[in-house]
Amino acid sequence: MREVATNADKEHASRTIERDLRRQVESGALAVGEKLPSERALAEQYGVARNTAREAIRLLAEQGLVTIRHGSGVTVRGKPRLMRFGAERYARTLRQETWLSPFRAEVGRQGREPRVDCTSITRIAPPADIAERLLIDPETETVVRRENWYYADDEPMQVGVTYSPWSIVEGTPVADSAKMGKGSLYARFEERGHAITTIREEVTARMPTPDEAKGLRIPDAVPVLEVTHTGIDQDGMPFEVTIFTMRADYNALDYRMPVED
Amino acid sequence: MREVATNADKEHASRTIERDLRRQVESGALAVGEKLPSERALAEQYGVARNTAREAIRLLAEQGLVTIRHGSGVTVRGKPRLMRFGAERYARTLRQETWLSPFRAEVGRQGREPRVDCTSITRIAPPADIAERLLIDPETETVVRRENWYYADDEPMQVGVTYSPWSIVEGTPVADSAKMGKGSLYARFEERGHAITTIREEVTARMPTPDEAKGLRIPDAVPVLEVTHTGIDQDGMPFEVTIFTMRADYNALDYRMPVED
DNA sequence: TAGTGGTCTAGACCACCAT
DNA sequence: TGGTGGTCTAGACCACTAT
Repeated sequence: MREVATNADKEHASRTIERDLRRQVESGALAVGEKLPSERALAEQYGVARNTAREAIRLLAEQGLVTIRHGSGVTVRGKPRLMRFGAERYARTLRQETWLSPFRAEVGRQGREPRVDCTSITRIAPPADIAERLLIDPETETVVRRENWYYADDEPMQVGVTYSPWSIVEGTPVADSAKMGKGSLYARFEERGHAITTIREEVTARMPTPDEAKGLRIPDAVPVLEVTHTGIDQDGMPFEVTIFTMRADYNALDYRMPVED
Repeated sequence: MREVATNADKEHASRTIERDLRRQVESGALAVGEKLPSERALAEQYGVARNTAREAIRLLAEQGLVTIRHGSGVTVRGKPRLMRFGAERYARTLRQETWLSPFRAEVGRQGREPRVDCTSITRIAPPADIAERLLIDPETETVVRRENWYYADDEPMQVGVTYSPWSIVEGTPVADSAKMGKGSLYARFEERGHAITTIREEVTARMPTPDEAKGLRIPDAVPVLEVTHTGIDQDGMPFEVTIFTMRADYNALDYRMPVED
């Protein structure tokens, strides 16, 4: 009857399997955490080669619907709990406590155990983009680089890399101690005459590098949010830049700001 | 000599090919826009099956390094130009002009031609998350939904879906006209007694849905930024919510705000 | 050790693109 | 039309996980 054989007639076997599985997930027939049939079982069930069943599962993983674990199977991925971070992170009322409070508070609110590790403190020549934001000369000035890792229940959530001019942090715990003491980072800056008054946050997103995916244990199909935060003092001078890299499925940003004329 | 055979000895062939190609891209031996050898050529060159060469290319595409075009080959992907958007989008000085100015200005700055299409205006019951942000009862109140598509040189950049209570926009061009007139959207709201004074922006990122990938022509390995924007008036009342979805490789957000105590 | 996913082979045919 | 990527087969062996 048909003059032209259309693609609608012959759907690819891998797409058929993908669609069937997706429907089972969406209908709840396959609950979150439940195991999908093995590649070999699917291949036999649909009468296809194992690679074809495998392709169907790869497509689902690419869309973030399932988690593949080598040696133990494929399970339905659940929607994660979201942590929200806004500008109140830097408010003076929180500055009295540890500067990590917003993270700890948010994690604690979810009944999980927060942890922050300072993994390295080094003195280096500033990368060009950092020097630009700190308004310093990368040829003549150096910065201190602090790397912090943020965990919830030992699951890595974020990495924060802070850069600050050596001329500002020299002799303070910022420059050489993993422990910041009471009042923490922004209190130390304030003691040196830099009270955080304005923040600038530049936000973008991308897929994680292979190293980030490994370090943050990021599953397939999950991008990272990259936030470049600049702390600016009462005189309009930037005194620290922190680049946060965080799993986009676990984190969201929530800003509230006045509209200027 | 070795007691235990380690994996270091036998790297997977697909990873070897992937690494070789990546190095050629990073060193510039394969320039942006240049074609990679075909799958068949790589297979012969490395003495492997075509599927193995294919897997290497799939890995590169997954990381966003190359673009695959069915029937015409695989080319090195270039880094795109970034557009930056901040809160000045809503400033009164811009409100005198069209509300699309920041987009048009940013695109124009890059020597490209901006275009905005309003593709649909409907009156609906508000989705739960929208009703929540507008502080309205989803059972009894309705909203107007406006969908806008933003282009640069006919390339789709963003989608913005605006929701506003019917009680506010009834009888205005917001409710039934693709053309907004002079001063545009926020001027219309101001005429109805709602001057935009505060904005709230909630930001997250995710991989695009298949529909979004098609509509926004998003290549593999590129996530989307999702910005939920709420406009709040002089009395602290929210009067519109817009959900922007944008390619993360083309767009960045740039916020500057005071730190409150 | 049994069962799972990870990689690979050596073919085959189809769909798309440029010439 | 020739060359490209897209899908598929029917096997094989390796690496990982759980028991």
